[in-house]
Amino acid sequence: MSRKIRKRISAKPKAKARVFAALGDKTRLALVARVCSGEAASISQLADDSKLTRQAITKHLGVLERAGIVSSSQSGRERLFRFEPEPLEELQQYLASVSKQWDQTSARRKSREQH
Amino acid sequence: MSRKIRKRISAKPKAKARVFAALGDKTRLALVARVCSGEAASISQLADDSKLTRQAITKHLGVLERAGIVSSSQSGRERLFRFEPEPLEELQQYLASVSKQWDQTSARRKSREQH
DNA sequence: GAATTATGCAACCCCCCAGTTGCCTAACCC
DNA sequence: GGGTTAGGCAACTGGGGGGTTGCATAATTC
Repeated sequence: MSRKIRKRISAKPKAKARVFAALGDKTRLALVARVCSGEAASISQLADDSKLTRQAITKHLGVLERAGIVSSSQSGRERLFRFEPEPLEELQQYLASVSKQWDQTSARRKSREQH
Repeated sequence: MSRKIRKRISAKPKAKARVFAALGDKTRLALVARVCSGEAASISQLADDSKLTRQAITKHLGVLERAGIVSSSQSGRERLFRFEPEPLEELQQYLASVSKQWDQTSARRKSREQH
């Protein structure tokens, strides 16, 4: 990984939109916070922290898993979910590129205004 | 702003979810990319770049505006939309705090494993 | 092996979202 | 002022998201 790859703002828009959408729910934000700060957790454990039913939590976990934010593995009769950092790192880079673009744009505008 | 405020992962979950949700659509991602890299643009200008109708774009801009990602002002008969950087900066900080939390968690786990 | 626990699957409800079409108003241009 | 352009408002549709309940099944436990 010696060469720095310039990430374009428009790269993989569908995948990014999927990850953003997965984070666009307060229940799922809470699940992410839980699973990124502890051991892998089972569905029942995660449901116990919430007022929602186990099935609702299962669906939310499915959304997070399809976005790649968590992954799951079977352990006996339990299904353990763990955090996967890559997708959120990509979002972070994307947001950084947007900010950078904006900085350049507004700097250009200002210098033109005081022409 | 001399004191550094530690942003908790659980701060303002509803507002964050709203901003994430606003970004969870490829059309809106395209609008953000457009509006963060140029002058303020009118609805018709933004709709011309898209295959969707003007009304669809208007609705998407409404979602972005309610999330604070863009703001609008009237100029004659046009309504001009411009990028607002703060919400995305907050998301960036949030994602950074999640990554940091995860790093600490996994470091703790590793050191315990090789006990 | 009988009770308990963890989960999956399916059907159902409600509501919001994305997108469209149709129509109406206001501003601009000559 | 008449045509054109920018936009708002409302109604409608299709589909998917969030949530629930009910039931079936596999693994655990004693």
